[in-house]
Amino acid sequence: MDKATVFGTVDGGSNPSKGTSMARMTYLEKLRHTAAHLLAAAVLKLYPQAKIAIGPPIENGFYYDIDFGETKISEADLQKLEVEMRKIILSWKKIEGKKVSEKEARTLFADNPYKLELIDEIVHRKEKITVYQSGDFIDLCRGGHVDQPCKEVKHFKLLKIAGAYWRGDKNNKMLTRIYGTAFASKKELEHYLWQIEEAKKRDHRKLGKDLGLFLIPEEIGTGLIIWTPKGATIRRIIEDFILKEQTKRGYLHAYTPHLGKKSLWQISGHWDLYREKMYSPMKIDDEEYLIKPMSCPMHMMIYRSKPRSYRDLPLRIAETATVYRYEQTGELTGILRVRHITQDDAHIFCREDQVVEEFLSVFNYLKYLLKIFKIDDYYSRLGLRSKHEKYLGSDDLWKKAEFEIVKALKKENVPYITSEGDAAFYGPKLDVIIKDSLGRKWQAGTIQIDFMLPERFNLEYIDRDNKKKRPVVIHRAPLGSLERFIGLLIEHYAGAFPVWLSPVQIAILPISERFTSLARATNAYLVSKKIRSVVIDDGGTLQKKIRQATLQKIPYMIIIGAKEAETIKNEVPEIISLRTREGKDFGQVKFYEFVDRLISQIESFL
RNA sequence: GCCUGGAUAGUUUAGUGGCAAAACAAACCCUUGGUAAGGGUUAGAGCGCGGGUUCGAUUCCCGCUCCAGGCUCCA
Repeated sequence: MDKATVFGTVDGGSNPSKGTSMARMTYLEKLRHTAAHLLAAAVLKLYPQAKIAIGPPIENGFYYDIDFGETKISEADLQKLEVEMRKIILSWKKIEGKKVSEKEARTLFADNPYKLELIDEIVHRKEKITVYQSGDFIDLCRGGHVDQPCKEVKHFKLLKIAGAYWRGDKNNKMLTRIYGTAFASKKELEHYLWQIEEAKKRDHRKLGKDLGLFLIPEEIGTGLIIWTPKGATIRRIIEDFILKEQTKRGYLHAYTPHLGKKSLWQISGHWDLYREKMYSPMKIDDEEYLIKPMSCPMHMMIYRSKPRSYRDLPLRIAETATVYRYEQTGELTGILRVRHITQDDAHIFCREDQVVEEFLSVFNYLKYLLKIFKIDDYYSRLGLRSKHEKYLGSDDLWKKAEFEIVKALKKENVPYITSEGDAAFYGPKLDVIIKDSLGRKWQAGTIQIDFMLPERFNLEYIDRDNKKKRPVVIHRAPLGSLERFIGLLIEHYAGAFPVWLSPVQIAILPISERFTSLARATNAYLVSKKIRSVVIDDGGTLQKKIRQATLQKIPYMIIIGAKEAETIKNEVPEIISLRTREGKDFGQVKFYEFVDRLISQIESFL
């Protein structure tokens, strides 16, 4: 989740540097902010011992984080809270803010350690302390509310309960977060709830099962997936496609092992900085080996295998490689977050003067890919260092890398947001963020500039002046990982893949068993043309076969019966009946013309 | 890993402290059909795993595994 854009809105006074200012808050945000106060008021009424922490509006609603002490809250309690909220709101004619002194504030919230901590910070930042009151509920708050709560806060609903660490830090106490949403009208609220239900229908996990694309068998292990034949087909098409596109762009392809000596990752720095993501070493012939969490060191070996000249650069080494990372059980999600990740990886070794150009060409390639897959709802995030975490390399190198990326982005006028703390440990990076059906944001493509690994692996090239110089490495995976990307594609297309990606492109439906052999001959012809076609021949009615093919989201159905059989020539009908999964009936069409059209459709990625 | 829920035929779901139910899918039979489910018959789970309470547990309790939504983290 992206810290800077999603939850960084107004949050009861805690984090104004990232927050939306009061003046910039939209009406909906104000409404939801007031609803969050209302929720807190209801909580305190029903659970007087509870300590309320923070309650901001968010993208689709609001939440409030609450410390309930020993009391356990479950979703069954939401109903009661909602009833209480509706009771309380009647008395909230207005919501009034006022400035208070530090001392007053500390007295007001004397029994609430969370508010006291917030007050400490406000005081530390030398800002004014404000509180907002409506009815007998008063909260530490920077403001941003509707004018007449009792009239305006009507259409709300509490949605779910979750745990959330205080201040987002896992070393802190876990609070209970209650999520809700609020809208200005009943209609909008209902529409939103309906949308959530609709979104569940395009959930890649449901579609993956219904369409037979992949399995996540408990027997194999959590986070480990199997691509079943249909899903494997989609993956293979994408792999073939990117292989071709990369070749066009001057990439060379390699294969590297899934294991390597531990010392390799000690050199790269992963062992020091990335260890908690790596699986425990295994002993082979008295030597410790690791399963690779990334392929970079392997590709460094390729670069280092012989002396390089400035004329050799840029050297672009690509590999669609599966890497293995330890992800916490709680964060695994379908195929969007797994423990083996197949990256459309490559490392570009270039001279410093080539970095900007290479970066831009990777970024353009990335944009081209997203266009081919018809993904337009995405944004870019520039990940920079935060002050707190561990990083390799000197300040100078970092500044230089950041400077180069920003320069490249500015040159292309690329829209992006900046996010501190989202850098790789060896350099700044640009990520592409795509939303899933539920609006959750996922990092897909990534381009990372790296001044560190060339240093650690002592990579060199001989420059024009016959002096040894250090190349720069650009790590890039424009799709991110095939697992995540295909998961997102499943949701993006709601399982109805465009023809070029459909695991099955055509279903041939014989009207009765008498036409089975003709259907098979037609199928054989299509298969010979490299079209993925199947015969549905289970003895049912035509209607049933159409239903089956439609539910499997097969783009085209060819219907073959007596009328078509009359047009047989060279064992194949010259006229077929054609319909689509959307229900469009083309009636009778010329078979060979259809095949030609289909092939050109596939070639145009449609 | 943490918080809150959940786990019943291949799938979707019902249900109960006393022999576990249905639909779809499957197999077989009848039907041989023209644009989203023709009809019938049969088989299929002992209720995620392990303990406990009980005369008796799928149902109640405890632990574990896995799943979902969040948090943290990330491609």
